[in-house]
Amino acid sequence: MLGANPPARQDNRQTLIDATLASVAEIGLIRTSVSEIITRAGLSRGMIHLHFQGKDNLLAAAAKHSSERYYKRLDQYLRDAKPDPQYRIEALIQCDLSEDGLTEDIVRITHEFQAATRAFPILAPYSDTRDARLRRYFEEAFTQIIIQTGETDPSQVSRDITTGLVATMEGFWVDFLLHPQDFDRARAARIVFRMLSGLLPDYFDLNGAKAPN
Amino acid sequence: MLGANPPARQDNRQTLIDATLASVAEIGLIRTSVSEIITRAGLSRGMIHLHFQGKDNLLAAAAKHSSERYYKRLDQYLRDAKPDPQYRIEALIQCDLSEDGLTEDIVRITHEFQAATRAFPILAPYSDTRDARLRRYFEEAFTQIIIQTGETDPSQVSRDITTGLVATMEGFWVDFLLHPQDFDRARAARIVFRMLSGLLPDYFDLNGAKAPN
DNA sequence: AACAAAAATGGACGATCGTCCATTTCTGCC
DNA sequence: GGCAGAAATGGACGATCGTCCATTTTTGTT
Repeated sequence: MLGANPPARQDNRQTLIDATLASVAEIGLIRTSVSEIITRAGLSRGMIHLHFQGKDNLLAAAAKHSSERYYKRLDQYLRDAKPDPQYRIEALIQCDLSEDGLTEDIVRITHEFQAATRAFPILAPYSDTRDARLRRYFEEAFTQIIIQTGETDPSQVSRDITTGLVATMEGFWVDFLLHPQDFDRARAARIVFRMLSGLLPDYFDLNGAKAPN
Repeated sequence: MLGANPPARQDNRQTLIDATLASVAEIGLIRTSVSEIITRAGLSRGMIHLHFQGKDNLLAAAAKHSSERYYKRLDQYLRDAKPDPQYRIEALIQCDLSEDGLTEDIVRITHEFQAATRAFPILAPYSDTRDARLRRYFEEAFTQIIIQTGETDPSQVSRDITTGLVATMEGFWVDFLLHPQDFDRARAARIVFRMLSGLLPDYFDLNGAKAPN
């Protein structure tokens, strides 16, 4: 029986986090009360205080968990991508628009926490770094490409393209949030690649990344 | 003294709306309680019930007012723009990134209401139509341009470009929301026009719209 | 089987929520 | 100046909020 107990503690901790995220996704952060969370978790009132010393810490843990889940998926897509920078960029875009990466629950949770940063400053780090990491991955890949084109100021150009692309992806998330049933993932990807092919026609076409020559 | 009283009623109504928006911008919708609103408005508790029959209706009125203020500015920019479609597009972009169109308060309020739609369904129409009108303006202008280029399917292309552009603008708002001090309006505009010039080089360059030829 | 420590329970607590209404104050007209 | 009606007040109300802790239950060791 050795080691059978410690994970039980972790189980309830995670159960609370899952219940919190489910509640935020379904009824919003405003209506996500302690009573709501413990009802969904099927646990008793005191568990939140025992594991998190209060509601704020639980919300922070939930935001952190959601953020880490996002990163994990991003890194998985990058590992599966071909090494050329345009394929890595394509992988990031596809990940951010995929059936498992962009779901109603995920986009709702993300935006709830983003908006709640003002009321719960403890949440700031987890709504702030999401695009920071995505941005870094994009910028590294674009810099590799821009250097090849012999641009005079590759740093500025790659930073600009990255900022624009991240903004566009962020906007598609908002689009999906407001009209999930009307959203067309393939069309969104096509639009992004149309933009990229206009900027870097040697590396992208309307279908995605082009083979390096 | 004729007519001096009727506006007083409207004054207090508007005072409540203004106080609500100020509270939402400063401390977020979650912390915007009835007590908070009436304290900011300097009015008594019962006024909300008298003018709006409840908190929900007041929030809806505040969201509506914020939405209408946005439209008003958009239409003003359009009236001041040259008639050619590329100039109208430039005007919409400049409006959405201007010092008076994109402020910390405005972007916070917009996103608070957007996120709260789940908890307060009564707010949906006002967070939903914002990009609908912007989208329509963009699409009308792009359609005019695309038709001139002799594209085989001008409707689809202009819809795609519109969707991408609206997403990018939306993303810049989120960017500004999260990093208002780091945000560079001129750079954001340059990035947008870089994208557009890649797609429609005859109508846009890095500085904005190009003169028709 | 007994014991100590950890985990889990669920009710009590004061604070605050939004709603509602009896009362007071203000306003325009006769 | 007095009256009718609208506007405004602010306290009372029950519900619900998040926190906390005395108690019970479970677990691992002897």
